[in-house]
Amino acid sequence: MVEDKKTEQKIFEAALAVFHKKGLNGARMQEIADTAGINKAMLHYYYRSKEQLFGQVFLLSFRQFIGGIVTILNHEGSTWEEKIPMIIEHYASSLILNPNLPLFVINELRSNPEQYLGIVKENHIKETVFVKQLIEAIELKQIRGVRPLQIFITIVSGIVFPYLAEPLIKNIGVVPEMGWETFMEERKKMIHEMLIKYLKEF
Amino acid sequence: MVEDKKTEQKIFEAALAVFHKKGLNGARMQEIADTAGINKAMLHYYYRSKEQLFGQVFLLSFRQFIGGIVTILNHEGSTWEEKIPMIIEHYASSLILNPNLPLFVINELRSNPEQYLGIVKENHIKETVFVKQLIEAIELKQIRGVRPLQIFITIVSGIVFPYLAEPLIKNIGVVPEMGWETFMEERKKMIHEMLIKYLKEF
DNA sequence: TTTGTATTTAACCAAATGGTTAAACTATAT
DNA sequence: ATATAGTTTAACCATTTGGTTAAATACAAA
Repeated sequence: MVEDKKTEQKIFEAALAVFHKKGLNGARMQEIADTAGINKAMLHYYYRSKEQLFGQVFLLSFRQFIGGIVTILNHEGSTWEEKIPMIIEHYASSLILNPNLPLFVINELRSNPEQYLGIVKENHIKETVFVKQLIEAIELKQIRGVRPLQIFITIVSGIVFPYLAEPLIKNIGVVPEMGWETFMEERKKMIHEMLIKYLKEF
Repeated sequence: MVEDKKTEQKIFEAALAVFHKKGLNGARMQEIADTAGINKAMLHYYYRSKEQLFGQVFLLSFRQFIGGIVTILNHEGSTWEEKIPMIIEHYASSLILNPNLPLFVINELRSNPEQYLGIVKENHIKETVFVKQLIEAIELKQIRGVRPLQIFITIVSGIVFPYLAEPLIKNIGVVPEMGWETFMEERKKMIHEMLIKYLKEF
């Protein structure tokens, strides 16, 4: 068949899009089928049930959300200081590509904590190169003695949260003349400078 | 009747709890009724429909989420510098009381941006005392020239985001020996110090 | 007490939704 | 070509869910 392997994949991509946008509860099997351009029965043919389909989507989404960053955190050819803008840039760019991903992951993880706990625990951050580099720098009194997790969370918070709250910020803060892009560019710079200054000058 | 006014209120409180936890799509009218300890028909007697009930819940929730902070931002008897720990403390404590509120607001605002836009726009932050104080301090070269919105978002991000991502952080970062509370206490201090340092030393 | 009004309940309804099935269609190997 | 296995479709089904209704109950004013 010309489009043989495609049907299953079309379904998966459609499911990804719909689940990301509407969440598990908001998503309709019919909408996924329509988005994929196929009959609803195909969903159950390739993926047993809504739960199954969702499970696979979530797994991939989570790995995507967490996977890229671990690579950076374990990069050998860069100092901790060089990694900070890399992390910032990574999140900023992956959010532009996939703006719904973080909220999707956070939501479903929250409404079903225990179910996906195993998957989460596979990806702990403690033993990464980045963390080791920070600990060493702290021991050498090169930087302030802050828990590495705090540093990491500060970066992620500062970049990811504004995207989550975008509709709020746009209207409350009246991101004005300057557009959203400019606002986020400012932000990236600010977080970087602020964090470096805080770590190095103490 | 002894418990006269209470039925309507019991419904509302139950709706608040259930909607906060499960969102609009995940919430079931039956569950709200059960939580309130009344018959399902009462929901429609007092509040026409699910949409109506949800609308009222969202309105109150949003005002709660945004309202408290505006009071602080408009406080006259404090400097901008004194307001920063106040804002941090406000969010930290209101999150403990109501851990689901921010995610609830963010979610429903995202899936229905235009509908609640009006309500959002009522509460812009631009003309607050805090912002004016910051602008003045910038003009007097007392602090770095940063857009006040950036400062505000930095605070909110740093405190609120970790709560949203709590199930993630707890298992990825392995918030270890120290408990979550301690982690957040550390965080509050760090954000405060980091921000002040960044603003004043330039 | 009686009468009218607000409140509450149980039973019911229609639409939506996840899921199934049997038949039809396609392609490949023999 | 024919049998076989994989793929797709339309029609159908059972359950869930938001919503309705008519009768019953409590309550206050007359």
